[in-house]
Amino acid sequence: MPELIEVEMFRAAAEAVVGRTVSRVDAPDSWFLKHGLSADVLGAAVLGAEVLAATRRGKLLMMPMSSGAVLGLRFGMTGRLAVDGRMPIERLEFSSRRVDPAWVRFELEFVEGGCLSIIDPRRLGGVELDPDVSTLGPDASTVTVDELRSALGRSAAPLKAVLLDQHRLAGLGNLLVDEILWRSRLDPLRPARSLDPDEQRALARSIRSTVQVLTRRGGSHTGDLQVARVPGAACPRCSAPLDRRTVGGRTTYSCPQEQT
DNA sequence: ATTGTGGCCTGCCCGC
DNA sequence: TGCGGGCAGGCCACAA
Repeated sequence: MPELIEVEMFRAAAEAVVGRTVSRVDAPDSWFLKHGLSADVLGAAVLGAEVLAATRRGKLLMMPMSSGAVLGLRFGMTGRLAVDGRMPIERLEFSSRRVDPAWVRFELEFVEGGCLSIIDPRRLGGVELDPDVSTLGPDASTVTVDELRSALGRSAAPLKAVLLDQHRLAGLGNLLVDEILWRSRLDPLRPARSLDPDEQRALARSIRSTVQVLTRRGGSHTGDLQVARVPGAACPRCSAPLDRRTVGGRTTYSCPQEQT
């Protein structure tokens, strides 16, 4: 599913439309427009406007427009981006690899030609105007120890729940967090505040390096733990039977031997 | 405020 | 072969 790695691929693809001017907006699904946004208001904000940039914070893709508005795109777990008919991600974990025309939830066309669209079968993504970035934590791909320490804070919540909380740290989803905690040998259920300074330092480093490595491999589903994310599987490192639990409301795989 | 839970969305896979 | 139930996770509303 789109976590920060996939959204970064979308962002890079969206760079292609920077400098182009919007000639048409298609938003056929009002559910997909968030925070009370209407197709009319959206049209007024982006029609005739030039795309100034393609930026990202966590899983949020942003396109500042020459009108002053900022277009915010979210992909949920099943949304994909297409730019000029090409999709940077052909296969998305947990989503269909087909492209049904009915799944095009949002589309921009440009005066210069080409288009940018979101294909989302399950409609878990969305489009918003002037997204409030201040509610997002620092981006996980570049998180520093200090940033991580303040994200963990004095929280008694499970470590995994805090890492998934986009308000505290932006960009990590279920697969990445499981991979990071497995690589860090940390129990997802550990209270977030229980990490000592050495563990905080190691975790911050692991977050950055795991994002980097999995980006190079091609996605958040390319972790070493991924093959074992099935009931009854064994730890790829020590062969102990993995725990399968629900933590932070998500299916969680971890090694009871190594992750403490 | 903090933390946990349930619901929403719907294609796909499994078992009957 | 068809059908129904369960599952997937990002996000938000809501409750304690």
